[in-house]
Amino acid sequence: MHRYRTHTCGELGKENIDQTVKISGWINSVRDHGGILFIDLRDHYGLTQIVIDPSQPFYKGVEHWRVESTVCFIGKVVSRIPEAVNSKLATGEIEVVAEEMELLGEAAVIPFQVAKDEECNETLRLEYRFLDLRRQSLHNNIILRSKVISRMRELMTGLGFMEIQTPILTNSSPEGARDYLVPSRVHPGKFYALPQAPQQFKQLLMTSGFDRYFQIAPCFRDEDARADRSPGEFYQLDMEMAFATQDDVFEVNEEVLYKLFTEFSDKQVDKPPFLRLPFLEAMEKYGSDKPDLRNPLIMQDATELFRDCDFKAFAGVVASGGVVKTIAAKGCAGKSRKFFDDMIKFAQSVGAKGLGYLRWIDGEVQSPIAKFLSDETLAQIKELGGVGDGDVMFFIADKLKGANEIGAAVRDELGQRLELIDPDVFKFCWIVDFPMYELDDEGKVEFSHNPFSMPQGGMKDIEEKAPLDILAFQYDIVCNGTELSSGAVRNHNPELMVKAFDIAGYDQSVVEAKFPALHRAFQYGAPPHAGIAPGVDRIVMLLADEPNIREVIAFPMNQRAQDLLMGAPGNVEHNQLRDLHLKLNLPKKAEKEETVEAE
RNA sequence: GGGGGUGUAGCUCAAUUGGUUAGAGCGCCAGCCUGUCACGCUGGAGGUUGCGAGUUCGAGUCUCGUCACUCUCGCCA
Repeated sequence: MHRYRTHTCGELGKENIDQTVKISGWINSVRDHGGILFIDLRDHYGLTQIVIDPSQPFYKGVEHWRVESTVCFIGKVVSRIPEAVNSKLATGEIEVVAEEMELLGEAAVIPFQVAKDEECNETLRLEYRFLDLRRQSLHNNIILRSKVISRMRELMTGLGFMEIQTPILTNSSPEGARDYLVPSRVHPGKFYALPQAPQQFKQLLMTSGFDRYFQIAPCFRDEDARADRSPGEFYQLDMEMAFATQDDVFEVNEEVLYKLFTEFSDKQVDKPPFLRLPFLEAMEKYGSDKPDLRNPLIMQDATELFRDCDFKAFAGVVASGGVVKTIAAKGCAGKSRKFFDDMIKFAQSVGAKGLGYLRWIDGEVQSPIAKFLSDETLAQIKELGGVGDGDVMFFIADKLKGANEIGAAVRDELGQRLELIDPDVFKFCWIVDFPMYELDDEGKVEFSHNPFSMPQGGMKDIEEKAPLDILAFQYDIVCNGTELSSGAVRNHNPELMVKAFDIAGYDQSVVEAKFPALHRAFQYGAPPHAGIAPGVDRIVMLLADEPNIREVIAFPMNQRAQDLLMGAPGNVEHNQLRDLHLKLNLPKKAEKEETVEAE
């Protein structure tokens, strides 16, 4: 007989009756009737009921049948009497009558309940993550994550992709987020950086003749957390394809994502090909480059209708170069005064000066602003929105950028409040045709996304078009308003690369200095190539229907990028610093803490 | 770095307008209980209301500061 078990806690059934078995697990719950004791024994696979008769010598030997202790039982599998069958349990037709017992690991009093589904302070959960991970919902999320990643590998390998590891200790990249740095002992004053993504390595693999690369790649970025962004590190299904076009990348990803989402969720999934939405159209209609297409509301431009109207607040915005955006919402004219007041408050909370609206009720327009608008204008507005009796149109007046941002937020809020968002579907779309360049706050031309993207018109466009009019073969994949990834057809032509950087104000020496590997590699016959890297954590988050990314990561850091279980980041010994040729220069506040800890 | 929210027993929460000794469920401890399955019943312990100041006859409640967590803006090629 095995040292710990002949069966798991999830597999015994009627067919095992009369067998003597050995099972080990955690005490999930104890029901002590004085004359008889029931224990639900739990492991990764399930629950099995153990019955202990008080005549057994170990019955009194155990002082506390404390939950979450690990125990091993030898006993006989017996059939439960019909009235005692538990249909909620896979093993509910049988129970194990204990004959021998061994305590494997006693549990102290636990800080929060494991067996019961009870909300709990997240700091405590992170400090006791090993307990939290025993709990069903988190445990299941990690199982799901494992299955999803395993399936990703199968699907990618099946499509002819090879998984290749790339370095974790690499060089700092000049673009993008702040890097995590690792000081070099051998080279005083020099640093490795953890990769923000294996971007340059995968492009080098393409120039090395590997046709299709993928990797479940760890990425490290020193940026602040969000609900859908874990600080420090995250994983991408990183991929790159040689001699490939944008359509080739779309085809692969549509197949992989469609299969993953249909296999691991019961929700209805968009069938490929997914909708392709040009960036400009997305901004016009949704005010966002990651629209939630479950929400049917769209924004329209009503700027011209307000240009010469008597409503000075709007006319003034238009006169100064701003826009008026409108969202038509069907059937909500009957909503309460509070609904509209709340919407105005909400709009103000996201930076709007106000939120105008027109309501059509019983053939009449009701609105604080209607009196400023002529009948003709009102008719034109009505036609623009395609609205009638019972409908409402909301209006946002601001500079274009502000109006889009506020409009996007109002659209989301209306979608939720009016319950327009179907929770049981996954809506995918590609955002395509991103501009290659944009203006930064100081009015300087800079790359709007990836500097390695291929401009759509090639050398001709780069030389002839105004920088802001140049589009890139740059794309995002969006699902239910979550950006899963950016990708691009890469610029594999070193001359074109130098030109593209030149427009953003970097001369050739900068390209050579900052991206020496790619610049050199592309001199020796680079294949045209393209790729993308969908976020693994976000995919699992959507599949698990979790609003928070930490619920799909086994050991996440908190918002301040601390691992509360391991105590990272932590102090190191002075000799470690000395080996690395480092001296600390701490801000005043941290210096105090350092002194206290040293004492 | 900025803004919002939260902070009361080990955990989840309650406590009227500022007013008696800050309560409940779960957990914990003791006892009872032979068919439960979130077992049940009886009793008990457990509190610097995050921390510090202020207003007041009186503060869990109001004000200011501070700390922590969280959501968010900045940031995320």
